[in-house]
Amino acid sequence: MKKERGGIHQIAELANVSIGTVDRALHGRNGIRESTRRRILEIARQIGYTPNLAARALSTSKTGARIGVCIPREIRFFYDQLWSGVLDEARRLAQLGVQFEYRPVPTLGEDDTKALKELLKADVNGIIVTAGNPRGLSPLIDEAEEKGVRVVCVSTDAPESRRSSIVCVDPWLNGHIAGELMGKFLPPNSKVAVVAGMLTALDHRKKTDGFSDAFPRHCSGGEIIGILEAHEDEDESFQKTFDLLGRVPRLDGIYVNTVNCLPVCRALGARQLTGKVKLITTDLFAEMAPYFEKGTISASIYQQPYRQGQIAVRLMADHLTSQTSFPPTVHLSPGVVMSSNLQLFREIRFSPVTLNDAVFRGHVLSHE
Amino acid sequence: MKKERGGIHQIAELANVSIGTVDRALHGRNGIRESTRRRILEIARQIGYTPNLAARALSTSKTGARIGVCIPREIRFFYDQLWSGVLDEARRLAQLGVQFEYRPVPTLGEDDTKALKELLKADVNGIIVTAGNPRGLSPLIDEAEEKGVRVVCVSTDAPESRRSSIVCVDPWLNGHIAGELMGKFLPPNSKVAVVAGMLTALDHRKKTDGFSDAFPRHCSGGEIIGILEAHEDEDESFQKTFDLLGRVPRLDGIYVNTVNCLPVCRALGARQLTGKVKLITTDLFAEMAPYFEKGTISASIYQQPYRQGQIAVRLMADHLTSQTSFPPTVHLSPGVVMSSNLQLFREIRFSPVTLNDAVFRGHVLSHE
DNA sequence: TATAGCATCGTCAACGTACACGGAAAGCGC
DNA sequence: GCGCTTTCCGTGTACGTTGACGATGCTATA
Repeated sequence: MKKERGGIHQIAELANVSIGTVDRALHGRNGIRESTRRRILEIARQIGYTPNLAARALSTSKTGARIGVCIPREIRFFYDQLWSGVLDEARRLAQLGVQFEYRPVPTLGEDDTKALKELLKADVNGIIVTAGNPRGLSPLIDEAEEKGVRVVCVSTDAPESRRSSIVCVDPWLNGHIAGELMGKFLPPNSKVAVVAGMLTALDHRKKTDGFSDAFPRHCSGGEIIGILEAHEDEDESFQKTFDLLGRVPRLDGIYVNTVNCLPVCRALGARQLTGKVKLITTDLFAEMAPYFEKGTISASIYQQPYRQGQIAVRLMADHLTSQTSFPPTVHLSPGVVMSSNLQLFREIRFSPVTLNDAVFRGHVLSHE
Repeated sequence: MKKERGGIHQIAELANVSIGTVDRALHGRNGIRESTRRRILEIARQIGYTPNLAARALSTSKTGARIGVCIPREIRFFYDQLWSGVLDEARRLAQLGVQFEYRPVPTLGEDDTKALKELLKADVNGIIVTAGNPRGLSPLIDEAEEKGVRVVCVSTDAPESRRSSIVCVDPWLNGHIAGELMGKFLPPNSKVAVVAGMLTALDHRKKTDGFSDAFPRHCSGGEIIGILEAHEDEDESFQKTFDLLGRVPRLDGIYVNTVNCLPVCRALGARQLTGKVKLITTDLFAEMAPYFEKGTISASIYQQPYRQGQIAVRLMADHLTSQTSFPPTVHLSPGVVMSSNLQLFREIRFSPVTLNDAVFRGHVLSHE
């Protein structure tokens, strides 16, 4: 009486060959007759064979899949949460034999071509990257894909490249939601302004466009009376906002589409307009909390950095371990943060120090 | 020259014992002297030993972790998405040797004590359950936990029981966000009403309470002029809403607490009040889409069923495979659905049939 | 003193896959 | 016919962990 076995052994029995032959057939190695291969593949298909990942990881514990990661190192704003998502997921996969190769860059777009070249030399099977400067990166991405190294962009896209997938919150939609919210918060014929980072940055442009499209739809007679470009500079943001509030007597709302919203909050405070002017911001970090509670910030559009990192890693790992095909895009729905749900977000629950501690000890509780 | 080995073997060498003894020490089994155990644990700590999950899954692939699932079978409203999240995650874990035992119930709370008893007899190590009737379920849950079978509630809680964790959107917060949104949508001194399912259901009560707390905070002079109880009945919902709209000449907003919001939409249409009365609903399903586009529904509070299922399974699997401790609660932040982001949600992207197909073929793209 | 019983520890065979190695058969040139 | 290569396939071992089984030494009881 033979033992009941599963997997590759079962196929071997049914085909009257050895497991070695089955292995060759399944992995397209040579050293096997074409007719034999077809016969084995047919049997595998019939019994619905799926490889046991645990066994595979165990047997190739030195030569498993390798995933390269290239994400800005900047802490506090967005990217630390992105890292958390990546690292959390990486930790799980590490136990399955998936290896990770980290090449962080100092800030978005800084030296990322160099980092990507290093990753390619490090012989990775897949790359996860925030495409800071798409122009410089695209040829490298194409080169990687050419070699069979799949590339997934996260948070920031390189749309001209042949990357396998992109995980992000669509910036146009981001602005569009802000515009819809603003339109619904304000009565008809309201006047609003937009504070952008740099209008040369594609993301900021698209957010502004989305807002400009949505706001008039949801606020009849509503008008965008100005778009300020603050160049991510604290003083410039404050001064330009302060001046605007002086010039325009009856401004009803401001949409800040960069992470740099604190100077705007302070300008509103200085003009005694807290709560009078509806403020919608982008992203979330701990220092914003008091402004939610005071009513300075009405809502913020949250880009789910943790989940972006998580999903990017999952997509890549799924593909490398089970040949899953990539969806061309994964557009997450941004969250809407208000004072009610503020406390549920990772950025508020954990201080940066606690966060890193928690991540590396594996005790992260918040799934937001 | 001895072979270089990792993991449990390395500990065994360093401690001058066999791998069997190391195994006993690490897993708290008996048949080992206390001093030996401490010595081994100390060595394991020093070399930073982490068990190889792949090897563990492989070795216990016949008798590995078993997770029982008891969730309503009802399709379309919420639970099909919850199932998707559970099944997606289960499929990944199946490759790691984790087994699943499904005992769906027809509707929430129907025969769930029976299903739970079956699961306990089926010799599972963990149970994921929607606690429809907490009173009947609590003793069973306590009994399970007593036996070392961990129980995680999902979506609906059994707060009196000793379940290990609960994954849900806090119903009070759910209502609170609706209240904050409504307060911000409407001008001061507005009058609103609440349409609830059954006020006897704890969840609906809490949602109503949360709304009642938040709305006046964000709408000065705002007033809740009525709470309708519609008992999840279509005709009753329509008629009561229709009557209310006739009685109250200047109603500014309605918050629908239950998934059953279509009759309310129709009543607003019949009274020609589409868009005039701000409507905030709960949950999301395909038939709601046109009402977003027409402006009947201003926003809906989305409970993230897919993620609830996903997270519940992950929590349980993490605990069973790596001894991770349970967080007492996982409170997700509900999503805010408006016309801008409507198309990003699973419920709108996939028709029910397509959905099930996609799930079982492993081609689900949306991560919302 | 013999022996059963217990506490403590070692040994070994799985689990499913990957890969190196070796062997058989067939083809080739001399 | 001999030695060689090439094609095709079987065998064995390793990966790290688990659990069944066996071995050893010690103590208590007859």
